Amino acid sequence: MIRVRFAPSPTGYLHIGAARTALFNWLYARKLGGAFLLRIEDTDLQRSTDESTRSIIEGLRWLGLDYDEEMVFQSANADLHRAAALRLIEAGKAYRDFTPKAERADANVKQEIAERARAASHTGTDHRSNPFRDLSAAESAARAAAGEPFAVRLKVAREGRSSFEDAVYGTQERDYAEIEDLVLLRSDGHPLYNLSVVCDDIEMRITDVIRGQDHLTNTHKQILIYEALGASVPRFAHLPLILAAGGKKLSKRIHGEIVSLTTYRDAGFLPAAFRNFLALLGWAATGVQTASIETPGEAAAAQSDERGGEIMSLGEMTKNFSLERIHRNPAIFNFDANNPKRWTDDKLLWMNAEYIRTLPGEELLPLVRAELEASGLWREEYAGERREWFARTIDLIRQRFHTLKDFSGQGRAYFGDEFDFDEAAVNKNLRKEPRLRELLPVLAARIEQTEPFTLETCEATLRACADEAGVKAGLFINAARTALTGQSVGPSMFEVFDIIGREASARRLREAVRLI
RNA sequence: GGCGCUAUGGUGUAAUUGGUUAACACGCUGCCCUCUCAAGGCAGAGAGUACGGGUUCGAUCCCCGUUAGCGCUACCA
Repeated sequence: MIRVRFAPSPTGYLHIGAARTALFNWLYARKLGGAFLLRIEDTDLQRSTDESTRSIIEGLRWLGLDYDEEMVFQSANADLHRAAALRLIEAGKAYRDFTPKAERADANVKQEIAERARAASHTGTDHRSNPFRDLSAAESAARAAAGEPFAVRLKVAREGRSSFEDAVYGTQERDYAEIEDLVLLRSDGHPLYNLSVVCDDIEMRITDVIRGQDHLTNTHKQILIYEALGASVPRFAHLPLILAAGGKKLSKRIHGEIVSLTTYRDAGFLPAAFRNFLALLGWAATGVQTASIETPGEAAAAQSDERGGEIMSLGEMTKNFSLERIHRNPAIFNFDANNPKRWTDDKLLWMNAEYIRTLPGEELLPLVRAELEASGLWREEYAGERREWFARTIDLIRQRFHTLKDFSGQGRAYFGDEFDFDEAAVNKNLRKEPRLRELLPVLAARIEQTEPFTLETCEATLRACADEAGVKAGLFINAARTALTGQSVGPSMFEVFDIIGREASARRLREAVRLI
């Protein structure tokens, strides 16, 4: 049975790259009937926070990715990791390194690494020149017993090469000479990342490791640990990274909140839309989908899949998912920090609007309700006697909305009398024609007397009224749109009269006069 | 510095594994529809597949090199 895991470190909000890793793990597990587990990698005590852990769990829930079994905290297994390292010393597969710990500043590690490597190539020292590597077991144990501090390093073979088959990147090879005797345990006894990951994956009986490409080269080291521990090595699949425009790394520090999943939740994105967009990054979902159609049922299902091409429900994604269709080049998440219309990826914005437009009412309504509740616009009657009206209103206005926020922003006037007037709209549709000061009350009176009050009768009334006043119907229509909704754009105006209702429509037409 | 990974319009991805007028989606432009804005429909611009060499009758696809970007190279994760 397939067992996969999502293993984020709780050092900030859930990164969208991590969210995609979670999604792909989940899809893989669900497709193959396996288990999807969650492990919080909180071994870096200084940087890990409970708040971050909560945000990860919330993020997964928001995305609809449920995990199986109990969530595991890596820090709880530290004793196990230590024991494993000690066992490796006993077996002669690791050794105590009594070299005093070198302090290094976090800021310029990369530079230091390069400098050290350059120096080493001059002096001819290599990864195996540690003097403690071949210390006798007795002396090593004696010095440890005497209380001398030591780190534990894995003893990597001098010759040969490591190789594994990555499900995405293919055959990966690396000379042992390239791999240092990596530290398993710090001199303070704290287990390090590579050891912890391997021990936990063994413990959790993980069969397939699906994670970001940034771990690709370190995989060789981890395989060495599996082998030293006598455990079977899982299958690996590395996912291409998600980069910012210009091919730069997408980082919280440089790009800010744009990389955080919560940003999208708070900005009114639908989980289904966001998830769908994420799935398309690095995955050629559309290439093969109708590959093997055997039964009429499958054919019908395949056809329904094609209705939107790239638009896929979780179920459709699961069905179409395969590691083979994941490709190797990094995907760019496109956005322009200086352009408010393009604050995030165009296609993501489009996809969210597409979902808002097409989602079945019963799925959308609860989301809209939550948004209205959060902004104080919700009324219980929308779920009771005005239920029909509410559904009709949402259907009408959702056609041109992009996010859930629009229901409480642009859509505000549909749910109450407290709404803002867009200056440009007032100028264009009201102030430009001073005659409206007299005409609007006339229209208001006629609208008020319209019987019955329907879309058709409102249209007839307005057009008749415009004829009598000798103005174009468009003048009234546009003026009414701004008077009733505060905006210059929106749904067909007669629908709006019908939705807003006789009394409020007339009132808003009269009140608009003071804006002229 | 060393090692590794990647390279198809602005972006996400196709191209029956060597034979296509290089396709689709987003974005962009124009037109139609129309009370506005969307949506929708139609039409269009935009890549000869990073660059340079091979192999081949024929390379987006295979090989080599160059360049660029990214990753790893920590007693970080």
